[in-house]
Amino acid sequence: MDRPVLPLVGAPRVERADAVRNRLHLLATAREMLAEQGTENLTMDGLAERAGLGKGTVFRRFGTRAGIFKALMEDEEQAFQKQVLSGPPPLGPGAEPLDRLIAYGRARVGFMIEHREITRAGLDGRQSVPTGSEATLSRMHIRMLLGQIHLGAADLDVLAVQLTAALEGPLLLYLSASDLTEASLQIEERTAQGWQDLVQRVCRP
Amino acid sequence: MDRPVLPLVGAPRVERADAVRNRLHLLATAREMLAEQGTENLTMDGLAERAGLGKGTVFRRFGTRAGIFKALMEDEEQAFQKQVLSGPPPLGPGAEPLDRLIAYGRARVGFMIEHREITRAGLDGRQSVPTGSEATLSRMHIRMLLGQIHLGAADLDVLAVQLTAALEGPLLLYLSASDLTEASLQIEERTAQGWQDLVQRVCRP
DNA sequence: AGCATAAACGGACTTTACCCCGTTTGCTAT
DNA sequence: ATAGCAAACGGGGTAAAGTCCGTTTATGCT
Repeated sequence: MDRPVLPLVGAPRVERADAVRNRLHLLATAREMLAEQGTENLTMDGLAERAGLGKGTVFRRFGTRAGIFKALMEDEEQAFQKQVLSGPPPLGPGAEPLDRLIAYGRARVGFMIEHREITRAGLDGRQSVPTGSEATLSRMHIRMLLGQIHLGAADLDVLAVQLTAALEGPLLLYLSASDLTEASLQIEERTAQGWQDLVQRVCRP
Repeated sequence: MDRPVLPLVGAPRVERADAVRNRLHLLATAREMLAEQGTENLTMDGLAERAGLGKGTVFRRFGTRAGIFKALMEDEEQAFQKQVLSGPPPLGPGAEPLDRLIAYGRARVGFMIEHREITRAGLDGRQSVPTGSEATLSRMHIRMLLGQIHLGAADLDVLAVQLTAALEGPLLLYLSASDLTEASLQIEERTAQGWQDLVQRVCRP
């Protein structure tokens, strides 16, 4: 007989069981090491050794060092978004879109400050700048809320990108400048207030 | 006699002549190599060798690989700003602040697209995200124009940061996503238009 | 169960950014 | 001039990211 054995073409197929196990184990190990040593001192060799796996495996799973941090952040992102989508009214459904947008910005600022170190580490120096989702979920949420606010003819997709950048950009700037052990609260408040002002300006009739 | 010979304390003093010479020579050499091989293939050893200098010197001058690209961009930035500050009216002085702001955004988009590769390479992966001026000049210009527009009580400093991010963020996002050999013009136009819409929204009475 | 195959694994190897420190050189004050 | 010295230079050394490829393993099919 001939070989029509080709199962599928090009399709990536499902992730194998051992792959899943190793990925989760590596992420858990990475979290441990991060808590103990900070992002700066996490090396690929170190992670592999501590996890009891080969270095090749680490790279196969995450592609790049930054990939690990991106994966970690994706988890946090998802938790955050779930909280946003199903939280109590100022943030979650039930309030006016504009109020939700304002509340979202405030929450997002807190979130970013909380996870600033991993976020930073997830930025890829080499090649494409904000590869991956980066802030995709955030942008989509903002985009959704904009759709519910009555704005004149406007390119909502572009506006969503702009607002996302206006929300996250300043944070990244501040977060990198200082180590903010104390200025933190002030920056958080100022940024949140600035977001509110901006959104109200943009969305007023 | 005692030694009041201490000339100054902590002050960095002036840059020595050989240092200046080497810095300029390295920048020129880097430009050559960039034109021939692209940013990706510029290595510190390669640069040092071609410039006929030691590797240590390259690092002493620029601190880091990204530092070279930052230095190159600083040159371009300065040229750009000069052009903006003393150019013909829609961009330079003589027009309404709001119109200048819009024109500035358009010019800036073009500038960024033109220099996207070096800009990207200048982003430091390791440590502090947008270290250095990055977009400081841009922000200051926007800040200045905002000051000339009559806006109600508003935190102009924060607003300037937000608008700068809203202008540059989307570009970085798009520029990284595609290699834009063709979509370029479309993206350029859409971003510029988006900027105009945003600014008009923010600044209307 | 047994087989075929694509995917995953491991770890040696390569490349490159960045550090260190002994040596050299341009300034400045005598 | 020239002595003293801070700054600059050079290039070998180190560490860590990322690649390669031969070996092992999970999975779907018969």
